[in-house]
Amino acid sequence: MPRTDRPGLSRDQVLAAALRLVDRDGVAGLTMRRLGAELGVEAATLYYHVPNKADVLNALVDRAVVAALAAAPPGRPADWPVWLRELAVALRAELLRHPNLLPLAATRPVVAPAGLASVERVAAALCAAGFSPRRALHLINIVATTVLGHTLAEAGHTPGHEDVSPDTEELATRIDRSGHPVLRAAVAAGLGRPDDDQARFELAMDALFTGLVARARPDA
Amino acid sequence: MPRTDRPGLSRDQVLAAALRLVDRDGVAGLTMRRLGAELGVEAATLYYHVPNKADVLNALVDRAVVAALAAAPPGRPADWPVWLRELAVALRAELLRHPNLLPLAATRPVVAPAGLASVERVAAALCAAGFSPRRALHLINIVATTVLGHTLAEAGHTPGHEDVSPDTEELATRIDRSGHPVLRAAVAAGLGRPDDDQARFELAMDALFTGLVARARPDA
DNA sequence: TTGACTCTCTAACGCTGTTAGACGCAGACT
DNA sequence: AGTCTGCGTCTAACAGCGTTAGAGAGTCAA
Repeated sequence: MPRTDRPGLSRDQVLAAALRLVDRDGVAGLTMRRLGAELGVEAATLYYHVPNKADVLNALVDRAVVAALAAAPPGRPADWPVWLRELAVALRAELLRHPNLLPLAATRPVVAPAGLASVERVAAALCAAGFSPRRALHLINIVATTVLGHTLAEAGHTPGHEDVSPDTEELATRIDRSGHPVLRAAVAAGLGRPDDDQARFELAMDALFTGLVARARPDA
Repeated sequence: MPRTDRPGLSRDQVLAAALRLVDRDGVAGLTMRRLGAELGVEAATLYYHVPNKADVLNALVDRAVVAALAAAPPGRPADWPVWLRELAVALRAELLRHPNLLPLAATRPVVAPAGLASVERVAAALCAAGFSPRRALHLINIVATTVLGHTLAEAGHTPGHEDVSPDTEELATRIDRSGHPVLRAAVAAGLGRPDDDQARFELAMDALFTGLVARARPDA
């Protein structure tokens, strides 16, 4: 059963299909056999275009991180806080475009090798603002880690997260019955509602950047 | 071949063995068959004491989170920042005791059901300091998420993380060759060295709490 | 026509989580 | 003493996983 209609698969097609599968069914739904089926091909065939599954996952994360950092505004050294914060917001937005990929991204080194150039660019801008290279990278790492942590937490209680993590509503009712007055009051006040994640993220960013600016003054 | 020597397994023994296995071999090393072997029992036997593997993992995370929050100091309402920060430090220390468990903890809802009581306790203390319940839980979530994010990043590049994430040293030399001057300077200045994670975490906490305090003043 | 190269296939290996059903042992009841 | 009940464990098996080996089409060049 030859495939005369297609000129042959490519690594990019495999990765694209893999991302499609992850977006649709989650990381657990990505299987070499399913990935093959998605491309009209047997599972073993994939190994001609890709060394193994781990490489596929790594590549997906790599691409996502690069895309996220590429979305960064150019960045003038003056007023680095507003610019760095814009980067954080862009990073969050980009990461949330593929929520199912987040658990993967979080358990790998924060900066994928392919993203080094992007990091260098951001770091250089911070250095131009007066930070030492080490300090600049600390800042980048802090912001990236914080964004990743919050994004991960947000995506954790969105649909399709395979395991039976109780959805927000069920958790809310359970809290309601559990006789914890403060928790109950917080839920009644809107905790856990859809826009609550956004609000909390912004609060965290406000605090983080307020603190960063305050601490940057004395010792640059 | 009866087991006259042991009065029968218990769920707790299974969980303890599971944690032992995860600490030793990572999450990927935890297999029902291996878990059985660790207890001198066949894999199928485990299903008499435990519903399935997912439940084991959930229970492990639950316990870790509870232990971490239990390590929190009692917390007097006055000077909540130092106290909340102590909690953050304790949380980090506790989470780092089982680094291999972190990827699991990070992809689950931040607060495990069993830990609700602990959360309530912390939240109540914050409310006594003048925060609204919702605000108090936002604060807790922010601190917990930030700590988890940073801890996860730290544990990400510690040994035994199964996949081939380049270790720090190899990454450093790769950076050195890659012609990115700022990155190179940062590595030369000590970025990535063992105590660098700790330094970055403390910097992040300093900034976060400075900002939280500053923002708490106006609107409590 | 022959040869090499590219791409895909079938078949299989050892591993995984999980279920069904049988077996032996303990204690309680008759 | 005999019988029954239930607990704890076993063996055997299922479908699915990632991965490899080797065969076999198809295309292009000499």
